[in-house]
Amino acid sequence: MNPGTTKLFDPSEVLAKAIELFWAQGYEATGVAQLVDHLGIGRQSLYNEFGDKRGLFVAALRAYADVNYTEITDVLDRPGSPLQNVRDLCEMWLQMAEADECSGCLLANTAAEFGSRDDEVDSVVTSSLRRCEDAFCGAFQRAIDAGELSPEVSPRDLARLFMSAGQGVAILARLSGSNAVVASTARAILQLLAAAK
Amino acid sequence: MNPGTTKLFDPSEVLAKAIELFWAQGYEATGVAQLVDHLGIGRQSLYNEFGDKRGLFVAALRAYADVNYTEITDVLDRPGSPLQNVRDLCEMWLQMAEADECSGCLLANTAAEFGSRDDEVDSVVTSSLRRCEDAFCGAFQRAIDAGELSPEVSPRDLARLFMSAGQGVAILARLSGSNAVVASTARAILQLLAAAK
DNA sequence: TTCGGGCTTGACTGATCGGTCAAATCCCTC
DNA sequence: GAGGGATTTGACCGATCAGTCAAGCCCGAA
Repeated sequence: MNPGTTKLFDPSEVLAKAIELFWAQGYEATGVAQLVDHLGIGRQSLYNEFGDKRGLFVAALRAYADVNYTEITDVLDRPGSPLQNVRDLCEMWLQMAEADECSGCLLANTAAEFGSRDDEVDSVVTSSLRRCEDAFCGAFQRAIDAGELSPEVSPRDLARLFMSAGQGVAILARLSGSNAVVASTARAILQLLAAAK
Repeated sequence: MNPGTTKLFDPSEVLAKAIELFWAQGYEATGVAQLVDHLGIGRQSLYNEFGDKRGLFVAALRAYADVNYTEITDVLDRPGSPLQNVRDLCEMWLQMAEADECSGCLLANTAAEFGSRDDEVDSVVTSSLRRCEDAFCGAFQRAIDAGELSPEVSPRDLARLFMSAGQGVAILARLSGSNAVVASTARAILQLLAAAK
């Protein structure tokens, strides 16, 4: 509120709020004035802390990517049946899609909006998705080792299919009346997976 | 060039060029000045023909959705093995991803950028995707009827999985170095499908 | 107690945004 | 051949854009 020498906001909370806005509206459609409103900080504070609008976006994207990765690995790296972990994760996503306001996934939205036009953004998205892919790949490898999955299948290919389907679902979930699509996708891929024992 | 009573441009050609721009850059990031440049028509001609920027976008989106649907059904509705048609379509997509400048899919980009915020855009995207889903569903039903696929699987669920994976691949294809992901996804889903005979 | 650096606030800037206006031009109709 | 509707052109508009400036404020160091 009052000016002074001590920062009056928590940068990580500000980032969380920035994520909300960019997630719902995208980068270009979100104005600095709107950000200032929603973040609850002064305009100059924003520029002091993050440099410019793009800097804020990249910081928010990085923060999002981190929690996203943690959410995934928390489930995938649980002890017990690796395949069950994958199923649990799908179930979790399903419930999020049903509960949420269907914003999909900020990484997917960003990939769609930026493509590879901005090197730094491209690198954040690409590396984050790659880490998730690796987590899936590890889970499938463990499933093969545990005899839950045929050694015929390539864990890397399978991981990439899950990433593709996941990103696709995230995109489709932004549209109206998409719950059935999400559920069907999860059902189909898990059924095919069960058949590949 | 010169003013007069006869239109000096072909609206469908203009739409094709608009598709290029919106596809590569998205809606918000594409300015009217840039559109005027790239379309090769006067600013006022654009407004006369399409109303405003959003009108041009919706028209371009509709045109894109039409050719997209035609491309898919042309392959899926061929006589012969329904499952082979699906494989052929995947192969076609794979080659497009390798050849193209990786723009992904305008429908996917639009879903990501607009969400369900604009009713008309949402409706165009949703109905277009639904028609494609129906085409896939029909193909899988025929595959089941022909004994190429186990009657255990739901053709609707499978169609939705293909749509999700397709949209996901379209998103990922916009990022740098994504060819391997596209290829892996196609390989994995076709292998799982083969196992579900 | 004074000084200085970091913070906040709100007014401000030039550029660009989408969109409009009016004049000039042409063809078709009457 | 005169009139009128349609089209192109380029100048123009207010609004909004991202980003900056300067003044006021507070705290810690000297």
